[in-house]
Amino acid sequence: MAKLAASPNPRAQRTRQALLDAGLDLLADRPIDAIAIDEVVLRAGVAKGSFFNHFADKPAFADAISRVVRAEVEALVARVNDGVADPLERLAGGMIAAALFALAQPRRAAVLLRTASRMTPSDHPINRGLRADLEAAADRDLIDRATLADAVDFWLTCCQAVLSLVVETAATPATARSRVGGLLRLGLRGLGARTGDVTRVSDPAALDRRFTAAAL
Amino acid sequence: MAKLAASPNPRAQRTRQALLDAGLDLLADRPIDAIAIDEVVLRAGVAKGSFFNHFADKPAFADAISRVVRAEVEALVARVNDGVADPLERLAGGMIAAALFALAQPRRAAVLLRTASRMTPSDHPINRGLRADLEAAADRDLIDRATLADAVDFWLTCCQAVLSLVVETAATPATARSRVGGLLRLGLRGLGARTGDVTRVSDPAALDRRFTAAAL
DNA sequence: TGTACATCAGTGAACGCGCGTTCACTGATGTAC
DNA sequence: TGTACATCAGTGAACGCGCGTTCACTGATGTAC
Repeated sequence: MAKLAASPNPRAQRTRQALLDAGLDLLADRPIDAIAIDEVVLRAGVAKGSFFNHFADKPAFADAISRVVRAEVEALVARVNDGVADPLERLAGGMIAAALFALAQPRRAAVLLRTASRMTPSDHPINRGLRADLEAAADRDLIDRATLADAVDFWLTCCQAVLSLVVETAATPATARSRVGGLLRLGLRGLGARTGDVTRVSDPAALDRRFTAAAL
Repeated sequence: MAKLAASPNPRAQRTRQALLDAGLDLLADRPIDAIAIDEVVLRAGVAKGSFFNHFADKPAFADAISRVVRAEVEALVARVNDGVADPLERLAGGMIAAALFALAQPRRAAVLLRTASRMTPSDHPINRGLRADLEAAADRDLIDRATLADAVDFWLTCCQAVLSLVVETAATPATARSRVGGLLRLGLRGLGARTGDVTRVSDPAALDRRFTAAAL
């Protein structure tokens, strides 16, 4: 019947949050269709009826969860790139954020992999930032303008690969950093970045610095 | 109760094939959990009981379908690369095969995207071929040996991106070819291929030749 | 070639339970005076 | 500060149907002689 999403009532907010948390946790292991609402409310410690006070139906619930994780990564990308001006460093930031998210929140990352549509439309906010960084890089001749048309999909794919690899191999922070280093080299070189820039950005020490800076 | 998969009986084979075809078609639009066995048998023109003559249960059915599509792409990759010796051309062949499959069998490709685990384990047959090609390329100094460790995941990811892009944008053959050209340039350059080689392999005319050769 | 029998695949009604959704009711929170 | 009332969120029993799985039976195919 209702959507209490926008209710100012703190009790409602607590219930809603408990439901989302439970769903988040369950979705890390199974697709939405394999999860019963009974399981969700049991884990949330809430009556079944409450579920429908907060979400119109099951798909709406799945949508809400998906939005939560997406917002989390977007926030992390923004944080990792906060104060970073160099376009190549910003591109690297996206990949670093993917690895950090997979390391810090492997279960949320699994939810992301499960619910994110295979390829986000390129006019989505998260991609507009990426596009801007790529344009900026091309403007400054840091990457090859000729291949710009496919660069958004290419880079997004590389970042998704990092997320996927770190989650599925349950990588340690050290190996995750090394995977990022490798994929960064391959990716930046693919974009046409100069060898010096590639080395500089994907240098292990430089990466370490960004990883620890973002972890604060 | 039984698995008639290996039965020599032609009638059994026809029934089994009808079930697989129906499942293939339905899985192009919806995940397996959203498909009722009633729908499958209805579309296959077969009684519900027959389903369980051929498949132990629903998951086994999904598995069988997944294996069918995977086998199809693997066969296509083999065909596209048949008689091709140059390692870079063979790498390109994988990407070309992905595009061809998405163009010729968009619904099967959608099934592949839906059922393929996010990242195939690197010792899977399809990846052993890829690994061999990458090793060969490195041996001949066609790509950078230093980044070989991440090259398999990188290239697989690029090929998946092509499949995904062609399917989801319902690309025409012309635009599909151009996407392959773009991603090939980005991908090969990423692997460290020389500019001359990248241009040669991703040249539109050369691509056209391979596309039409494989279509025969 | 024909008849009897065995095996094998197909059939569809029946079962039963899991699960999404509803709803009348209860208890808590907020507001008016 | 206290009392009466309105609103709002939570509750859990009940509903009902969709769907996976079973099974006794039928018809077709294959084999023996």
